[in-house]
Amino acid sequence: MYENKKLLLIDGHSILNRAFYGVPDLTNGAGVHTNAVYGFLNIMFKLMETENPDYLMVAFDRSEPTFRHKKFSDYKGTRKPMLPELKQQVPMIQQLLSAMTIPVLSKAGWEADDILGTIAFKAQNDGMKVTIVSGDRDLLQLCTDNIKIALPRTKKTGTEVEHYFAKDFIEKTGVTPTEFIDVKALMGDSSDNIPGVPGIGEKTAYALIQKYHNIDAVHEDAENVKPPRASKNIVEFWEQAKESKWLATISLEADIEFNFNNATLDDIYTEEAYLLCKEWELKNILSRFDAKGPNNEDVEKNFHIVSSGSEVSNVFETLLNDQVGCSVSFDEKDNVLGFSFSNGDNSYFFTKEAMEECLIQVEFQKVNHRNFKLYITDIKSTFTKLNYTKSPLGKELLDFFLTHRKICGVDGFYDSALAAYLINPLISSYPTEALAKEYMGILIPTFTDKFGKEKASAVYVSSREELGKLFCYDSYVACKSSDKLNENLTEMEMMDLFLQLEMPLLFTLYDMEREGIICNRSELEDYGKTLKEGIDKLEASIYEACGEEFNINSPKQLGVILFEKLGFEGGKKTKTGYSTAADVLEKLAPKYPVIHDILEYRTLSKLKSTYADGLDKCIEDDGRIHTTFQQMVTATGRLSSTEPNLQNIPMRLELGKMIRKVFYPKEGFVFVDADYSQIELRVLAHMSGDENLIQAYKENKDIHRATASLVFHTPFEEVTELQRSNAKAVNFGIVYGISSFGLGQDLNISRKDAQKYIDDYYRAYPKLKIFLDKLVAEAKDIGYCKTIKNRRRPVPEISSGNFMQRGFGERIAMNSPIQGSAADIIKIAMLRVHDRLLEENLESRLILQVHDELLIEAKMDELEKVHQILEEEMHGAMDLLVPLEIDMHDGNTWYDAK
DNA sequence: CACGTCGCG
DNA sequence: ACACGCGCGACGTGA
Repeated sequence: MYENKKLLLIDGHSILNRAFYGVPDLTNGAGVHTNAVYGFLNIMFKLMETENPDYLMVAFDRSEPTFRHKKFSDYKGTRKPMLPELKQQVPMIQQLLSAMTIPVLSKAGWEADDILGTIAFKAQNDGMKVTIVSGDRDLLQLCTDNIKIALPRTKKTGTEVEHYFAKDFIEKTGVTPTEFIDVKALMGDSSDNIPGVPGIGEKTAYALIQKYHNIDAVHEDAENVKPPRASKNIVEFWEQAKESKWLATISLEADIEFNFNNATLDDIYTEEAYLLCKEWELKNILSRFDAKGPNNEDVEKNFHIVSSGSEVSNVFETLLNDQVGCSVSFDEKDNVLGFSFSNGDNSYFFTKEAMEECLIQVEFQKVNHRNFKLYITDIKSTFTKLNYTKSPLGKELLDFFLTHRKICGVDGFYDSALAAYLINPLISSYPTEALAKEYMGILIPTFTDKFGKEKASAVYVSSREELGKLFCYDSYVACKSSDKLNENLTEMEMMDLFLQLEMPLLFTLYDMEREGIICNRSELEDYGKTLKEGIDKLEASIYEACGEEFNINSPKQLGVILFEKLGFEGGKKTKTGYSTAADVLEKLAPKYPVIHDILEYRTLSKLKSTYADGLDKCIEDDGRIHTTFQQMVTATGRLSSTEPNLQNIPMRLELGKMIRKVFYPKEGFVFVDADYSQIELRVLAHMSGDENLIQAYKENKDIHRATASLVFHTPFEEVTELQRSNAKAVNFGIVYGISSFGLGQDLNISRKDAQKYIDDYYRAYPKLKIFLDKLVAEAKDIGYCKTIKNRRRPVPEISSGNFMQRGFGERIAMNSPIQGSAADIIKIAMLRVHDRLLEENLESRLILQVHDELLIEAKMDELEKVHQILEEEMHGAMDLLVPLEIDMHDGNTWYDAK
C-alpha cells in the first residue's frame, strides 16, 4: 500500500540547530526567541515543495544519555552545551509540529539517528522512497538506492541542499555507506565521542577500508597494514576499534512506535498551529494558512449592526458611559464606511448609510456636552484620515472629536495604541488584534483572516454583517484593553509619561501636521533642473572614464566596473558584492579622478530623487507640505517623520542646504528656528553627575575644546583644530556607546590609538565611565533601560550569547537613555511652546520638530514674544544640573533661519 | 521585498 | 582573530 509513496524524515535537533545559527536573532513582542523555529519551518516547507512527500515525520533526541552512549559519562563529548535561546525553541517547535499533526518521535534510550534509520529502512521495505534531512553527515551511512540523505548547507548564495543516494556517496568517498561505519570506527569522531584508533586519521581510515572493506579484515591482515603506526595500533586498540564501530553504527531496530498513516500531510494547517504562529509572530509562515481566525461567540453576541437611521438615536443614549470605546472604519482608500461605539458591554457598528439617514450632527451634539472619555486606537491617524475625507459624514465625525477635545480637553481621550507603544516600543504596529491578545488575552479575527486580499469597500457590500462585527472589535478592544494597559503603565511607572506627555503631545503633533509648511513648487523645480544638468554632465564624464555605459545607481554594476573592469583595489565587503559606499570610494578618490565624479553624481542624484522630485509629490493643494509625525515608531522615544520625511532635509553641505530656500513662512510671517545646543551631551552630564563635564557646561565653555584640553593635556587656549575635532568625535562616540573600533574607523586612526583616546577621555570625565558601566549592568540585570521620564526600552540583545548581538545590546543600553531623555525634554518643550502660543492668543504656530530643533512660523509682530516663549519654554523644559542652552535664528526661508 | 546607500539628529 | 559606532526614512536596483 506504500508502493512509490514518498516519506520525508527530519532530524529535528540537527535542523533546528542549523536554523538557529543560520537565521538572525528574531523575537516576538513578548521577547520570545523564534529564529530557530522560523528557520526550521522554512527548511521544512522548502523540502515539502522540492521533495513533494506523502508522509512527514520528525525525530528528536532526548536530553538524557542514550543506550549507545551511556558508557560515556560526558554525553556528546566535546559538543558545546546548547545556548538557552536555542534550547527554549526545542519544545516550541515540537509543540508546533504536534499542532500541525506531524508526528514528533523520540524515545528514551535512543538517538534521533536510530529512530530515523529504523523508520527509513522500514519504509524502504514497504516500497517507499525516503528522504532524510539532517545537518549531520553521520546519517550518510543510511543512504541506499531508495533512501536519500539531504544535507542543507549554508553558502554565501543561500541554503543549498546536497543530496546523496548510495551511488553518490560511493562516487564521492570510494567506500559504501555501510563501510563508512568502519571508516568512522577507525578514525573516530570527537564530536560524537567516538574514540577510534589512535594514529589513524581520515586519510588512513579511508585508504584501509577501501582496501579491506571492514575493520575485521584490517585486523586479520594487521601485519601487512600500512603505515606501521596503524598496523601496531589496530592490534593494540582492537577492543576500542570494535567499541567505536558499535558506537558509530546507527541502529535499525530502535524501539519506536510509528504509523505512516498518522504522518500524512493532508491537513497540517490547523487552527492550533495558526494560533501558535500568530503568537510567535511568524508572519511569513502565517501566510501559508487559510483563514483560520478564531470565533469568539461570547464576545460577538454583544456586537450589533445599526443599519437604519431611526435606530441611531436610541442606541447612542445607551452607549454613554464614563468610558466609551470608539473607532471610525475606513475602506482601503480611506473613505468612511462607518463608525463603531462600545461601552465595554455592548458594541455597535453604525453603517455610513445609517448615519447619513439621521441627523448625525444633532445626535453628536446631544452627547458632546457630556463628560466621558473616548478610547481610540491611534487617535492622530484617525483624525488625519477624517481631515482628508471629502464626505460630509467624515467632517461630522471629525467635528464630533474636535468638539469633544474642546469640551473635555486631552483628558477626554485615551489612545490605547499609544499606551501599548510606551509599554513596548519595539513593536512595529499596534493593531486591534495585537492589543486584544496582549492586553485582553483573547484572539480575534483580522480582516485578512476573514477576507484575505479582498478590498474593504467590496466586502462592505458583500458581507456587511461579518465586516461590521470586525469593526465592532476595534471600539470594543480600544475600550476594554485599557484596564490592563493602565495596570502595566502604573506598574512600570509610566502613567505620568503617558498622561502628561505623550497623550497631550498627540494633539500638538496633529496641530503641527495640519499647519504644514509652505514649499514653493516652481523654485523646487528649478532646483531639480539645475541638478539634472549636473547629473547629465557627470554621467557622460563617468561613462567616458569607464569606457562604457552602465547604471551608476546600481551598486552591483558600479562595483563590477570599478573593482573588476578598472581593477581598483579595495574590493569585497558586502555579501552581495563589492561595497561602493562613500567612505570606501573616498579612499580611492585621490588616485582615481573618476571617483570624484561618481561621488558627486551620487550626491546630485540623491538630492534630485529624494528632495527635488520627492518633496514635489508631497506639496498639497494649499501649497504646503504636511508631514506625518510618527509617535509610535522609535525604540528610544524620538519622533519620526514620514511622507515626506522633513527631519532629514539636507543641512551639512551647501548644495543640499539650498533646498531649505524653497520652504517659506506665509505672508506677514517669519521663521524662527531654535535648537538645543548639544542636548545629548548635556543630558549625559546631568545623568552621570560628572563634575568636570557639568563644570564645563556651567561655565558655558566650548565643550569640544574643553574635552580636547583634558584629553590631550593641553591648555584650553592652545588646543588645535585637529585636537578639537578629534575630541568632538569622541564626544559623539560616547553618546553612541563607544567602541575603539568604531571610533578608529571614524577618525581613520588605529584601534589602539582610538582606545587611548577613550581611556584618556574617561580619565578626564571619570563619572561618565561609572555611569555608562552602570547603564549596561542595569540593563543586563532588568532587561531594559530607561530615560529621565521613565520611558523604557527593552534590550533583549544584551543577554545574547552572541558577541555581536551582546555588544549591540550594550551600546543600546548606553545610548537609549541619553537619546531618549533628550527626546523627553524636547517633547516637553513642544507641549509648553504650543500651549503658550495658544494661551497667549498668538497666531504664530509650531510647525516642525527635528529632534533637537523646533521651527515656528511666527507672525511678524509677534516675533519678540515668540523668541521669549521659545527661550523660556525650551530652556525651562526640564531642570538639569547643567543649563539647557538654545541657539535661535530668524529667517525668511528655512535656509535663512538656520 | 531585501539590500545598499545616504540624507538628518 | 574576529565581530562594531546610536536613532530614523526614502530612493533605486534587482531577485
